[in-house]
Amino acid sequence: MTDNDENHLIAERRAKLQKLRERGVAFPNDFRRTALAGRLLEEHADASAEVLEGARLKVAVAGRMRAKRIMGKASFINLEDVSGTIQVFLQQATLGEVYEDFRTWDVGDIVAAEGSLFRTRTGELSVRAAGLRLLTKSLRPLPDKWHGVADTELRYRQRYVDLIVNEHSRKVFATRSKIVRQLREMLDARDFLEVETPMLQAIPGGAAARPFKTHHNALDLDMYLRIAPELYLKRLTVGGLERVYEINRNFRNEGVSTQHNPEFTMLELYQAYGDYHDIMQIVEDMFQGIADKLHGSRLIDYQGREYNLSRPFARLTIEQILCASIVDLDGARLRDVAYLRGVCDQMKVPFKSGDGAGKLQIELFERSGEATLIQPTFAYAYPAEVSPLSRSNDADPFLTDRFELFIGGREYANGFSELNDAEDQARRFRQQVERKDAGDEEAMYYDADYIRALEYGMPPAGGLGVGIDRLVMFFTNSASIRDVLLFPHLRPET
RNA sequence: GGGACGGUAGCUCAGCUGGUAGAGCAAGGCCCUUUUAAGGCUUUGGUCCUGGGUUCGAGUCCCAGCCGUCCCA
Repeated sequence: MTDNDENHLIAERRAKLQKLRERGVAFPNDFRRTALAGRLLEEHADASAEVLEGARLKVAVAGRMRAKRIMGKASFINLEDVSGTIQVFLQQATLGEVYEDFRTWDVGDIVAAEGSLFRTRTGELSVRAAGLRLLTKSLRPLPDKWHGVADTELRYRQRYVDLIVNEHSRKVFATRSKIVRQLREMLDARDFLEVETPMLQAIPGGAAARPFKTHHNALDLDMYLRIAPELYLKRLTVGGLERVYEINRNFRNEGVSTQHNPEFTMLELYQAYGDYHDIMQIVEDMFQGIADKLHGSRLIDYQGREYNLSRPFARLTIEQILCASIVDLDGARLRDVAYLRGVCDQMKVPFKSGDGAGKLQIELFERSGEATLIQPTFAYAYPAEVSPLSRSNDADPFLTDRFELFIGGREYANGFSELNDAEDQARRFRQQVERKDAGDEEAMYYDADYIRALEYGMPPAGGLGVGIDRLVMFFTNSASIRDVLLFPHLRPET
């Protein structure tokens, strides 16, 4: 990407830059603007041409030159800054030599203009330039002014170009920021403490996933990028931080798809003296709060389908969903391993020999149940076998007090009443280790320090994880996770 | 991992059953003092993703690979 993609367009611009260098400071940084384009358009939306002419409002604006229309001794340019785009009117009569220089400037250059506001014949608010400066010479031509960047690969690899050219893209990332801010404001208002826990972990815990492995040289210690912050956040509840949350990156060494990026952003929170019912309400509040803030409505369109985020969301148990989504399923034999294996075979759902009834249920649920959960639905009562960190249900120890939120067949949140029984947790870890020894790479490690923490006593609590990227996809109507990640993972350029 | 589709000028895209590589925008030159996808005239610009193969001849057909998009597991 250095010299081999040079072309005559770039060569011409380099020659222009060389001339600028010869004449002095080519990249000046002494211009200060007094106004933003978008603000000016807002503030003077109602000002008539006569009022503006009388007021003689002096402004200094700067931005990227996005359009250039030369008509002999007068020209118009569009300057775009972070807030919007304003037109600037240039005349040879007032600018003199600068006007002749300007003729050689290119679309894409960073330009500053000083002058007074006025309205053109067609009524567009513009700056009549009394002064004009080139602040940064752009050496590479921008993509087609009309079509923008259509090549998805270029949009992802050169996000800076995508952001220059595609307003929609800028808007998506602004919305992402708003969503995260909304979540923080909501949690801060409820006395949650935002914390940061290790990303480099000696024992990767808190989720069933393959980790990225790395090495600490000074300690000569293999370490892992975290797959979840869960066990550290729960240690904090042991320490008396009764409401904590973290919004940060997790890393999972798995496939890449429209739904998955190897590093992704997760919100996790833990609330002492609460259970999974309380957490479900928090989730409803989050989705409603974001919908209200962004759209002023709880009816959200995502990829051509309308979703109603009004509370309460539906609540169905895993077993209920299985019975509703698989025809002729015998609801009385849902914990019968032999029977479930038969169903799996019938539906061509693969399973492992060590899988118990709980795991088989979830395999079937993922195949048949998830896709049926269109409007927001909490699927709850997950089998303990697949929920090694969740509290067992008091009445039915086959189950845990755990839920996941589904919208449009897609998982958005995972929450549960936390397992704070150290001896039960130790037993669950040992079961995980057995699975790992049997070849399950996603099974968890035994984390002795975490057990020790629980042995000091962790208050009863509820916890939650929400995938921020998917949340942003939903609220920005984005089809691919790459559309909501500034720099999505791609193979290196060759 | 399997399948479908795509990769041609800086960008957006055409290019038919194999026969000299095209347009618009951008860029260079000329004209133009209220345009806004400004306009008019004109010129330049190509590793047709890469490597093999078939053929008198390959952007086009075949094989392998690279990169990407989507779908499935």
